Amino acid sequence: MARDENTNERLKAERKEKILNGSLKLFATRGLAATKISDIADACEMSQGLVYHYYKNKEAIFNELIAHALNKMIEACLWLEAQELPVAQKIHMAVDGLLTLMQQKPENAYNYLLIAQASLSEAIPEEAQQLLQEKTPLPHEIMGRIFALGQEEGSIKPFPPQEQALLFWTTLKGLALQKAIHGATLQLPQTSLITGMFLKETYEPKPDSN
Amino acid sequence: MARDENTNERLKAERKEKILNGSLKLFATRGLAATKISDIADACEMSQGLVYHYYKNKEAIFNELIAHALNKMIEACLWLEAQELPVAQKIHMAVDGLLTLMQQKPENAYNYLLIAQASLSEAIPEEAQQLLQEKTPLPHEIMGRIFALGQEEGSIKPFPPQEQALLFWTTLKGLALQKAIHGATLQLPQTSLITGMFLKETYEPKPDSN
DNA sequence: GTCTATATCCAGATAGAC
DNA sequence: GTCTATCTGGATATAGAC
Repeated sequence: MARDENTNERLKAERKEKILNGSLKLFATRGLAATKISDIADACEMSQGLVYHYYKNKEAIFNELIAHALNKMIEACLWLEAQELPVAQKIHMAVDGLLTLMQQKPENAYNYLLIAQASLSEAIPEEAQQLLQEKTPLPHEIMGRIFALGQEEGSIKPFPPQEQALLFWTTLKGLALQKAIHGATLQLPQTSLITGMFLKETYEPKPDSN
Repeated sequence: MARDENTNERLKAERKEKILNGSLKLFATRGLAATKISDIADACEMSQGLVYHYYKNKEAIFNELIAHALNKMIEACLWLEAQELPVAQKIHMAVDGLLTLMQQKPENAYNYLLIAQASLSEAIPEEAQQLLQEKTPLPHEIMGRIFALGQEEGSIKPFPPQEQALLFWTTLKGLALQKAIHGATLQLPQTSLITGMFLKETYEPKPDSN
């Protein structure tokens, strides 16, 4: 009995997962209003009715995606902050990591694209709007703390850390958008061009010594 | 006779203008699909039917707005390029000018917001899509030329000019978005923080000497 | 030119068979 | 759980009076 229920639960979760995966790209590239449930059903290779079996409506799917994207972003920031490294190296890592991610798996940028879409549109569900308002500041604050620390260390330029954090995110998000839209065509800039906004001196990663 | 026709033409043009003005904000902040004709009619304080008297449909309005926004952007670039000034000063002027514009009249950022909305959504009319594809590269090329010139002059950092142009635009567009969304709340960064990406040394504007 | 009323269409959501 | 068929609502677009 209990086993069957567990299996069912798992299957249900997998289905929901499938719907989320299928709809992420659609919402991210077309927006909420322009994405039809029938599009989602097609993308997931299931019937329109079945989508409603798992989600109450279109907004519910959208909200869950937003929540997920925001959480991933915050997690990544916290992870970065927790690393025991000089700030210059952290910034380099963060920028380089994000650029590489965009380069290799543009679909990983869909989360950013989704957030961008959502935050620049007023036509989104109440719940998503609240989530955004509540959680967007966090990544900014965390990066602000990191920049402030870097100024104490002496490696970061002496601008207000909050401004630096703002610029950090707008720049990276902007690039993620460009990349997600133009795909392979777009040649992303090199890491040090971006880090040059923040670092007094270019951080030179040590060559691997093995 | 001819005078009446002229007057009519002018009135007609004014009406169309009114519709464009009213719908720009809506399209920019909500997107094409989420903007209803009735919203536009309300914003322009005219009836729904009258909107259709001047424009065939929603897409026609949208297309005209996109064309207009792109042209303004290109004009601004060409103007900048034509100035006879050291490149360092041009870059400073451009960034400073755009930041000031966003600060003082956020609604002037709607054009950028519209373009951003449009370019990150695949759900836009064929015509708008073509316009974007055709005309978006121009501002990038122009800024690329300016950066290349600056490298000859020795004031610009030796990164590939195209990468610099890309970064220039994504950063400024990104800020325009943030500003348009968060309005007065958002404190924009200072000019030199951004120009630091490009300039070898901070450009110090000469104090007015009158 | 401008409005109101209405036709048409299409997407969201539900019902019910399997 | 999954599908097909259907209902319903709302938005686009048109018709026609003034």
